[in-house]
Amino acid sequence: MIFFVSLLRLSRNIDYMKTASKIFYDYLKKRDLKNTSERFLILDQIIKMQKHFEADSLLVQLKIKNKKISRATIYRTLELLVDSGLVKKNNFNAPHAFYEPVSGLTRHDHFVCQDCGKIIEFYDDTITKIQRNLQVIHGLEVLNYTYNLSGHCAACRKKYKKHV
Amino acid sequence: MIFFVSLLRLSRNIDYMKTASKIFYDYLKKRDLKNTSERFLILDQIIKMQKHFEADSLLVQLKIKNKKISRATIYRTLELLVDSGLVKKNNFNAPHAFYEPVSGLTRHDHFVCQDCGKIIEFYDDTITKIQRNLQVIHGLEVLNYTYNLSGHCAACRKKYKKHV
DNA sequence: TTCGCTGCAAACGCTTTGCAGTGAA
DNA sequence: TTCACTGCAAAGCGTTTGCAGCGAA
Repeated sequence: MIFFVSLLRLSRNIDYMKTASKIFYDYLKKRDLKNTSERFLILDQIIKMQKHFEADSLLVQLKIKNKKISRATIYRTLELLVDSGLVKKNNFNAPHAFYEPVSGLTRHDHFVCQDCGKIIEFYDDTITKIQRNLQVIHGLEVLNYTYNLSGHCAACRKKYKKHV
Repeated sequence: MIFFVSLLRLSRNIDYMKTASKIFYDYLKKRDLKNTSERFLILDQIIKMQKHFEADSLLVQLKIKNKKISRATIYRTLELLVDSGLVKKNNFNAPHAFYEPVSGLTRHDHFVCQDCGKIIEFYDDTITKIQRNLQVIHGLEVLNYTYNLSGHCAACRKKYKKHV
């Protein structure tokens, strides 16, 4: 069964933000890292970001809100957030990385339209079956995966009928 | 059903090399591009490469064989080969791209061990079901995909039992 | 002869890093 | 007070590009 995630996504709410902060707080504490205002400003902004964002757009958003955080700190904090499991990094075969907040509600994969660049999220639980197989039968422990598709979206297929 | 591709892979042979050259030749001709010796030297070397390689290791291999081809030409030719369908580009969330020759015999996805870096290839045809669903039900035309997993391989799981 | 191709070196763009000053614990 | 963190600017690194000379068709 395939779901389009946009239909399922619940608007991120205060509760989720609290949970994420708590997770990050614990993560930092456990490693004797410091709870700085910069780190939590970045996390808060990420939770407010719509889906996929780049390191640079995070910087821009924070700047708009008069939170001056350096590019270096953005990258250093993103690394921590990825490591803590709160953020997922995704390359999409592009020269720079995309990031997105991770939560149980938004588990999904991506289809990128080669024509218009639109990113369509979907979720198909078949993928978990494959990973269970690898895990159970072949002894691999799957911690992370990326499953990205590309091609032509429905709208662009109509627009450019020449495509096969 | 999951296969480990290493078990299935046939050693690349003269026939395949001929086929690939022919495909590339036709591809170039069709677009009024030129059949240069550099382009075919690169293709030949790629076919001889073991699985995943980087642009730079291609350059090194060619240098060892006294074929002096510039880095720029490597990149320009790789782009053509990817476009022609003979080579697949894959980022694995790494800062630089990996490439691999494409052939009907080696259709597969990748599991990368986070500990030892080993790349394990596997093929599970369940993945095609997802793509068919997207295509048939939702009107997307899937041309390409990457499905990369990471975690701990069986050997490293034994070695580092502390991992969850 | 005509353009597309190659090699060189410089440019690019995202990301990382060294360092000195700052601030959490 | 200590040592990790931040901001700045420079460096890093894979990749791309401008240009002049070269070579396939």
